[in-house]
Amino acid sequence: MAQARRYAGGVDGNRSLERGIEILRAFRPGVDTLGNGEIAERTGLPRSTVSRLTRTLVNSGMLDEVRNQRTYRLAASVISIGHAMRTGSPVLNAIGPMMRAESAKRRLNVGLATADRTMMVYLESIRYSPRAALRNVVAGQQVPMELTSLGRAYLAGIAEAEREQLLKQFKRRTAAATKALLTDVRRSISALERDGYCAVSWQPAVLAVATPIVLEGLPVYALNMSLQNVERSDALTNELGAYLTAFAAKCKEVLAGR
Amino acid sequence: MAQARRYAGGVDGNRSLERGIEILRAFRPGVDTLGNGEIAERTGLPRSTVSRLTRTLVNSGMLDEVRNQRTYRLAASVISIGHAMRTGSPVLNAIGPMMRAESAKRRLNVGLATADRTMMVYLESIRYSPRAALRNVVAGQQVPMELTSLGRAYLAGIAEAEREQLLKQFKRRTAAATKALLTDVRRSISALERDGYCAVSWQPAVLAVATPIVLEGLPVYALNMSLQNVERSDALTNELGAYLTAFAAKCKEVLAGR
DNA sequence: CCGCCGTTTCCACTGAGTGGAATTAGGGGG
DNA sequence: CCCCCTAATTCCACTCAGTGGAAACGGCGG
Repeated sequence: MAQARRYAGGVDGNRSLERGIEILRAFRPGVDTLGNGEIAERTGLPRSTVSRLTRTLVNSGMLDEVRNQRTYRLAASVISIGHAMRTGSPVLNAIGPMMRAESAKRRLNVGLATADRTMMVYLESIRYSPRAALRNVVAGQQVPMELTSLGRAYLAGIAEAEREQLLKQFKRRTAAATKALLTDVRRSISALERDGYCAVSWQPAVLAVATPIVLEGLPVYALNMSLQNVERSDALTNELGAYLTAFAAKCKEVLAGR
Repeated sequence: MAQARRYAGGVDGNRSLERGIEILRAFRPGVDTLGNGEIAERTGLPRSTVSRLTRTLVNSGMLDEVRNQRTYRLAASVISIGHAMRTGSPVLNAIGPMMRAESAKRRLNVGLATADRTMMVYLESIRYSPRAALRNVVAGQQVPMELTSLGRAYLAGIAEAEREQLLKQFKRRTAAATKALLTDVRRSISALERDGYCAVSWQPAVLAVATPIVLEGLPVYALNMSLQNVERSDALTNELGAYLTAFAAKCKEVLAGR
């Protein structure tokens, strides 16, 4: 009768698969193990269903069950799939080395990110440190879209309709300060249209600027540069912005010749 | 009638979810995009089923569809889940910093891995380089279990039954040289029992030693140390093995006090 | 403009999946 | 040491979500 049709007011899709993915998603950064009860609570799924789906995920190698028999954790498979994503990404392959070089040359942090729902996810984050040995690369880390230069650059790069969709979700998330926040987001988008980059100091004493990378047939990416332990000034912001736009232009050139 | 029962001679599980995961797995490292046809071929699933499941994976944010409309690639979500796995891992959290320190102190590569089916997956791989700026950390990379010191250390750490299961799969994979390979694997396992580590030169001019880390309630891990561009000698192997066993002991001590 | 090949949609069928209820297992306290 | 309490798992009848072969579609090359 129902041909894999809308089951809960959504578009076509496979319910069990969607639910299984939602279970994987319930393991947020910092979470070690989750029991079926906690998963059921977080996802809103019936406990028996969760029990069956977690079993399946264990069989498929996506979850490890803790010998205690009562909880699960993400298995190593998920990082190998993540690795496949990174090595398959033509954008990261093309500009990753350039980012590393730029970070060393300019002595600042360089990052590349894209969106996962309402968060920005780093494909690569090169943290510059004077103690070069500590130079660190983190992939997969999430930062909120609406509060970061990365996120605002992304918003500026996507289609109008999609952007409005996301702005609505931010409203739902941040009950207070909504109006001020949205105004600020729109200001950043104007800045991007005007200057080609936007600047946000999300974390204290960190100055970050970002710009979108829009390519046919690929998701919108955002490229950022940042400096830690600095005092924010217009001169510094402008300088950083100039570095970023120049670097982004070089990246786009390379990417165009794919 | 069938209560989520064995559908293809397997144990209980959810078929659609299993298939969806299999589709994600079809994206191996280095693969950029896959079309539904290619996925159907790789997974052996009917094309219409693949079409529906890929749609679901797009809706769930695990796949991005290429604007060409004909292919998919892994979405950024997979690395954010991968990141969650790494930050949630108590073992990596505990000994990751120790590994970095050890790599710097001994001037060699240090890695931590565990199994994904018949491959070993690095949770962390710290590559030492005299040019410290190039020090690189890769997570998620896979190496074959049967050919590496990491894999053999893992095999030595797991239960007998599980090991025999895996050895059977190696036979299936490597048609030729099977007997010699299995003998070699068993020799490594003996070495582990005797010396606490095993040495394998899988790649030319790389000497690697590894040892298992077995903890209650956690998967078996393997810790390795390696040196590039060296000539293999017993003296060097012994030295490396001594460093490794000492370091592993320190790690186990820390991990015991969790 | 017209085939051609791969992808998506359609559709009738049915067994895979569901979730509330019953059962089992664990672990904490008396 | 055993019993209770809590949480996970299994059971089961029901039914609709999922299936896959076939038909329709659509983009691309000629």
